Amino acid sequence: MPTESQFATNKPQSPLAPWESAAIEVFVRAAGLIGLPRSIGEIYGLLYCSAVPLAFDDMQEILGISRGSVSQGLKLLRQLGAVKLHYVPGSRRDYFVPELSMKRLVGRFIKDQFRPHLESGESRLDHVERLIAEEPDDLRRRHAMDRLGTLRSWQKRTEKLVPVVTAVLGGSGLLNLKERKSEVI
Amino acid sequence: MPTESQFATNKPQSPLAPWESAAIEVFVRAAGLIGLPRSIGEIYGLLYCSAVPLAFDDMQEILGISRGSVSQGLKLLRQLGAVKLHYVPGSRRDYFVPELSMKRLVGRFIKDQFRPHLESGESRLDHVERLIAEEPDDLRRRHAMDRLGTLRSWQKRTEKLVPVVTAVLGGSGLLNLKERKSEVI
DNA sequence: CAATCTGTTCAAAAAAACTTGAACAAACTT
DNA sequence: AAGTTTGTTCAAGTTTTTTTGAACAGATTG
Repeated sequence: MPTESQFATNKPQSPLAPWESAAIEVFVRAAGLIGLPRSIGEIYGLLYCSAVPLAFDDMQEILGISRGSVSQGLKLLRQLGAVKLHYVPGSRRDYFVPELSMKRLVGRFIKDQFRPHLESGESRLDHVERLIAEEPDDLRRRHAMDRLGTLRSWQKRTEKLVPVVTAVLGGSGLLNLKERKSEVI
Repeated sequence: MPTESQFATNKPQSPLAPWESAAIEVFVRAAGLIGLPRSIGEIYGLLYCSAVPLAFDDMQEILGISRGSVSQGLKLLRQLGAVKLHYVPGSRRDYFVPELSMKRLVGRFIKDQFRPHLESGESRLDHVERLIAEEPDDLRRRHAMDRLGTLRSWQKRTEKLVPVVTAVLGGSGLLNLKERKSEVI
């Protein structure tokens, strides 16, 4: 007798409904757009469509992908805060539900996947500056410094962007950009 | 006698200066971040660093990449408006200079690489809606419509983002977001 | 018009990214 | 404690993306 039969959540229909396939396709594309693999889009998409929490095996079976992909996909999605564990009494398995707040999704994504690049970029530019300082030729050095300056301004603007994006994507309709005393009007 | 010797621009040093290598590395990473291949980052980075316009062969030789890569890379960079042709009298070759305005770079990139996805996303959601309409079960259909609604709100916010991004990255320091009567305060 | 110079194209090679599944580990059950 | 259930890891396999370079096309020159 299956361990959990008495407490199990309603089983999801094994074959995907047409609208679900179509919606998952949307997520797969969106994932690609932000540099995430298809399997991740599929997993999140499936959870997004489901009316009930899904277990590891459900996803593996419904999507027809390997256990390895599901495991790694869920791992990343959890790191990103895009899916959350959902405790089901009487079952030993992990059930998952999607994070539905765009604010949290985007905020976390920026923090984990974008900010690090910005920061490493900053130290890279410092490194470039040190190398430029060693250029003996005066004209060349000036030119290099000039370009570095432009690059720094690009970096600065991009940093300014972060709170604005979180504000716009964060919901609330009219947004008041309190974050980080940005001089946005 | 070489065709162009009398008019030739100053030849760039064949080996890259250390700061140039470092700066190009920055562009290569940035390219990866927005889903463009290394060679494109290298080409744009090289032009960005150079004090003079560079010809096809210069880039091929300095970067040590194939003629095919240079050709395709420049093709895309031109499409994106990230490099511009620079006419050099007396030479039959194409010389290139980088676009240095972040506003133009970003604007063009969004228009060419991002907007199309947003638009196709919209029609995909319409498609999902038509499929949902065919779901006979009432509860299921409600749930599906609910999720679709959330997805639509995400889409809407993302669209609102576009003008804001162009404004922030567009320069100008303090920005007044005139574009598209967005209700941003 | 034959030879040369420039740059493009595209099929094949190389590299990178993703997925798979078998072996493993941890936590229960009996 | 032997056997299950559940999930992770990672080397090997697959697919996708990127790069290469040889063949080609167009323009210019002698």
